[in-house]
Amino acid sequence: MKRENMTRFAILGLISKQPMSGFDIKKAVDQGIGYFWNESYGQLYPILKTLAAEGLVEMAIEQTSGKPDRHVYSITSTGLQELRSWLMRPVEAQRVRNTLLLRLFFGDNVPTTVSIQQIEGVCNFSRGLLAQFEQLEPIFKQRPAFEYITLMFGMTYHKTIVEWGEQAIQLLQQQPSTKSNKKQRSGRKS
Amino acid sequence: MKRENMTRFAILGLISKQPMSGFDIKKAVDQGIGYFWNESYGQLYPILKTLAAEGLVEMAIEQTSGKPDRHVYSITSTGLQELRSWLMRPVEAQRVRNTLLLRLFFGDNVPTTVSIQQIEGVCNFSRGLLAQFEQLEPIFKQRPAFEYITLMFGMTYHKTIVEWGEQAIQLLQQQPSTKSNKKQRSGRKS
DNA sequence: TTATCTTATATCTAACTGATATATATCACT
DNA sequence: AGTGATATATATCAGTTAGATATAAGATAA
Repeated sequence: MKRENMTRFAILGLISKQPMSGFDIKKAVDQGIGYFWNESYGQLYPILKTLAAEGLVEMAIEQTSGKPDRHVYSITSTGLQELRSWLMRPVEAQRVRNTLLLRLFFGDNVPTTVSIQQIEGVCNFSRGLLAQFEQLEPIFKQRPAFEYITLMFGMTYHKTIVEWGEQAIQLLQQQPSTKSNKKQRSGRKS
Repeated sequence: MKRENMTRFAILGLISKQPMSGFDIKKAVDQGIGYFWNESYGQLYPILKTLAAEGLVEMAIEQTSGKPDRHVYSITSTGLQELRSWLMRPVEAQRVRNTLLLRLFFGDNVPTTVSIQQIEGVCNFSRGLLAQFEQLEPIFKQRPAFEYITLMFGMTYHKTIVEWGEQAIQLLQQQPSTKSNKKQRSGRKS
């Protein structure tokens, strides 16, 4: 099972909606689907070229005044086929790396208050996102269900984080003090 | 903001619990914290050497019969300091890449049934994990709260996915037929 | 006037994944 | 006894990805 280049499909999908330049794509990712996807220029520009060489996208140069020319890419029928074929392939296993959970798992090396603050920080971040999502919801509700359900996911996900966080903090506070609970008197190399 | 090598801290954290070889660490990750973390040999072995060179871990060779010698690493006091300092640093922004949501977002390029099946697939995966977690729960409940709350997270998270998935499928089924709903009559290059 | 932000393409390094190489031991099945 | 699959164990390679930086000009703000 070769590791697949996902940027290809993100690009194909986005320009299937409308022709875009690399810069546009970056913006569309950050501002449109940033809550479940990310892309970097370091991937976008080289892969746009590859896709063009493979005939999956077509490039047209748009002159600008002063600024670098815009390379506007649009999807070809081969590209659309490639996109459809990926859309139908089973979802690939996603590798997770949650740095909050990793920290919590090693939490007995620091005072409990540290772990609690870390949870609070992440919960507050989620609360902020939730507020944004709630504002976006009426707009998304009028869009195709395909897009609305992705926002739904974001909302449910971050709601869950907040609820879990509150529970987790309670549990940690009830916890009997651990070895490094008060002041973390070091030198526990026995 | 330099991109940080997280493998370092995963290693330090794990061997802070007990000395381990690279192979042991890989097992501990896969079998112990695989629901929120992953590591590959391609990172582990080189970084263990780096950490040893930096004096954050110590290596002892354990002879075996036939099989390659075990390189067993344990954490030093400098290493423990480094781990603690990381545990106290604010949680870094996590980059998400959800290939299910990406597919759904582009779902109008394929029949709705495809999107529904994709959601079902992921939900079933989560259901399987949930069943495993429920078996693990009594064991984790007796462990330090630090570890238990990470399992709690996994359970809440996958429960949420299943609930969201069921809602999302309902919404897609109610949906008026889209351009490529029935048989996907191609050639929409207009 | 200076600073920073936005537009726009491009590239580099470090981080990371998945696959593969090497070599032995063990267990199940035929 | 022989075959194949799996487990132990270290190691490295090629491809993927993120984040930073380079370049350059116009727009906006301090």
